Amino acid sequence: MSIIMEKMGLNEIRERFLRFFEGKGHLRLPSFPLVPQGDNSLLLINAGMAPLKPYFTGKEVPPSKRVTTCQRCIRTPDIERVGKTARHGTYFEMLGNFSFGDYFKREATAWAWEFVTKEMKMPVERLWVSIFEEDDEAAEIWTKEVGVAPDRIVRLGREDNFWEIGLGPCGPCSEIYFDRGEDKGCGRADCAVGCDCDRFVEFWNLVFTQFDKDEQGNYNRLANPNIDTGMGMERLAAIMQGVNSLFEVDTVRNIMLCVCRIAGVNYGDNEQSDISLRIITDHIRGSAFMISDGIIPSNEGRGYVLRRLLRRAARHGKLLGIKRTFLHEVIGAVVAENKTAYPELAEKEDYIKKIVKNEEESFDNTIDSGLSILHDYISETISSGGKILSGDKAFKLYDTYGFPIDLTIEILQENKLEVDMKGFEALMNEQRERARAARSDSGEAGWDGGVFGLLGSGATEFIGYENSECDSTVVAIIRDNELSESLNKGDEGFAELDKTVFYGESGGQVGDEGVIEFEGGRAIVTDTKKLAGGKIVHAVRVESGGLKVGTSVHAKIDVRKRKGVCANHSATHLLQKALINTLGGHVAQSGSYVSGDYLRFDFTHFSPVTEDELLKTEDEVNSAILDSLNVNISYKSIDEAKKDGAIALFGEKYGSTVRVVKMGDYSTELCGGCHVGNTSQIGLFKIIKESGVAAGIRRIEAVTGESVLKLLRERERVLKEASVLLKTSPSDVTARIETFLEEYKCAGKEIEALKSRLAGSSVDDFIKGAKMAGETSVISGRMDGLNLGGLRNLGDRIRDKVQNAVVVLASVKDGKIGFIAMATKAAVAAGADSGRIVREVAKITGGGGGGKPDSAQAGGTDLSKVDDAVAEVYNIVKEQMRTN
RNA sequence: GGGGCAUUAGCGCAGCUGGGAGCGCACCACACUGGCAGUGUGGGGGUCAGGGGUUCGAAUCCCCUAUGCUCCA
Repeated sequence: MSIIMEKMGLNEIRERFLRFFEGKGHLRLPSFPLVPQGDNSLLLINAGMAPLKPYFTGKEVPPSKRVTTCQRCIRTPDIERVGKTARHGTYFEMLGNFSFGDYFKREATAWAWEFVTKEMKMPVERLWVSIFEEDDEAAEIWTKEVGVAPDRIVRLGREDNFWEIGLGPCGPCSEIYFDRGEDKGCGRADCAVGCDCDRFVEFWNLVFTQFDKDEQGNYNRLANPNIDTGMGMERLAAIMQGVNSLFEVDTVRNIMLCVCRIAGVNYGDNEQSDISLRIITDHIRGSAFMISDGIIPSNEGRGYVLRRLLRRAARHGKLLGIKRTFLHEVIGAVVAENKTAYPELAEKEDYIKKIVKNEEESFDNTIDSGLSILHDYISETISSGGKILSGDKAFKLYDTYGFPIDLTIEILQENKLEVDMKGFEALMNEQRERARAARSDSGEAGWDGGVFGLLGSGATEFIGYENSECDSTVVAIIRDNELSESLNKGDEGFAELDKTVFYGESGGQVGDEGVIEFEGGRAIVTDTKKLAGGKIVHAVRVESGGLKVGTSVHAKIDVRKRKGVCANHSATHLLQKALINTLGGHVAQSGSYVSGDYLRFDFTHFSPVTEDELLKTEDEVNSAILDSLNVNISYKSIDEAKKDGAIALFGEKYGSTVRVVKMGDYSTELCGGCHVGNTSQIGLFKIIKESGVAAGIRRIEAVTGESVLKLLRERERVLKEASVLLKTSPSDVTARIETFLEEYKCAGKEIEALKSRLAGSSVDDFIKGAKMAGETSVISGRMDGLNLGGLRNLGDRIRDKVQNAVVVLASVKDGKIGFIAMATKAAVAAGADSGRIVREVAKITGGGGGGKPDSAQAGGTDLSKVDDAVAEVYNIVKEQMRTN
């Protein structure tokens, strides 16, 4: 059967969806970054609702009760399946409409149906709906109000149609399916909605969040239930375009075509190359967005997810026969297909290409070094007559050297060998188990809010930009991880005020310290934290009196510390700008720490910053300070700020207004932190260290103002001390050290030469003292002050003069005894073993030793026995040669 | 968060079960030489990543730290 549906491009479908829900009173928010903001339970955003969690839990107030988004997502659990089937992908976008305690089931279902049937014009006879088996309310609404035929509604169990993660908000859901036709199905008689085959495609999930699950496992009805829907955009597009998989959807296909062009193959030519094409296409899409959201390939966390995607893609490029690095070329296609919806992708195109190319090259290096190890393994295996490479070697190659297992297999096949895959898998599982076991005790997924969750929602009024003290009232107190009414003298805990001058740690700037005074007492504020919803919490220790909820207080920050923080924070902005000017536009902040004493700035850059570049940067920052630039702070919309050239950080949160910090015409940044009024207040800026944090990220540490003076004085003190010791002026210290070093080296050599001459002169004396054991001369003696090297030297010279000899020498140096023993070839043939001889001799002085038959050494401790030991050498040698 | 591997001369690396710190390239000197990395002889250059431990003795074995690579979560 054929159906007539309007063919629509993916970009158009997205726009139609968002506009449709805007028409229903929803606020359209842009896609949030892939990196979760203020949510440690998640590595990457994996669903449309994930970044909205704080709105659902009430931790933050949503900008509107109705929101609609198209959210980009990454899911990697079934990364191995990507490409092998046409369905799986790691990157996708999710369309959704959300209600935060506003509309509910009735509207959600009606609008979904309206969008699907009226807007997308899907034929009703192709649509199916599933509901949770106990949700009679949903059944009522679908049939009676929306008008779906009852025989088109399927009831499914908890597993399919009830949505919950751990504790907290949860509820039944309802899914909409599209029937792609009998010919696409498995053909089984019982094939129906919920079947695993390709016939019925689930494309829209409507979640009715109506319960709150408590610790006892009770489902308590929520007073204001929420709506959370998610529709896979690529799936919808595939339906609308009448194609079989996400890879045939227009925008995705165009990216794949780009890969095809580079590889010189066609999609559909053969199954193997199709798999590679799909993998590259999927992975490069995800990678481009991850990088644009500030993720950089690394060996842990999300950086590792990105690395894996890029390397798998690079590997499949090689399988397609592409000999050069090519992935960065595909980025162009990704940008072209997505830039209307995601203009930031185009802005960062060069940067993304650079990162991708860098990773491709480093993967090539890994492959090269892996290849040489593998070739060693292969020749070992062949020469030992084996046919199978052991699992642990294959695993080591993969685990330690990052060499892809499929590449190992391929190369082994060329050499008519195979891998013990069972052994490999076993080791792989062990590794997984180890990692899981280590992780089990930490990290609770879900809705956990920690101790501060007790405080409820709502932001604290912050008036500390302009003021250093204010009157306020205690709103809540936490003691011993519980809500409490009061803190007494000596107690430590957390206090929330209705308004405060204390800056809570955020954006890399440390929290303020200071005091809270109240009638009859005072409390020291040791730190201040800012929570996700904008609430500010003071860590306090009560010095005197008692602090109670409701108490009127006077809050005062440590102004001196704040001044240092302001100077360092403003200097950080100047530094970022100077680095961009010096190193290039690819420099982007990837972390920052601003305290009262110093500042630390991490940024993306591929090689160490050279001495010259550091000096240039430092000079530029200092000239901006000397230019006495006024620091201007304003509030404007994000678009307006960008137009003014503000540096937008990765993962910048989209809000209605942003705070713009502008320093003259030099630097403009979005920033919520504290700053000086004029750059001259920074005083002076000095870089103290440059180092690497991870591949592609450098770190600069610097100080400003008074701290520079402190540093200067410390350096001066060291230099002065050194010059006093060297009896010279500070300016001549290096020259002086050079002469000393030269003299020291000469003196050392002279000593060595003298010692050796001295020892040389006694060579003949030692030989004269030889006693014969059969044909062998046994020579022993003592020569104090020589180390083992000198002793050996002396021994060599004696040995050189006697054909058949055993030489044993002792030396006392630095309170310890050293022995060497050596035997000529002839002596060894006659049964002498230097190792055993020297061990016996050393034993007399309470030591031990060993070595080879022709040369050995030992040590001893009892200085009074040295001569006895030397005297005993002859007997020991004679005894040994007799018994042999 | 949990593993594996690496760190030795300016660079690339070897150094086995603990017992003389080496090779190649580069560098310096001298000699030879019409050749694409010219040849020969001699020479300089080391905190064996850092710290602790075991041992008569540690580049080598054990522990900690740092840096880099890599796998798993």
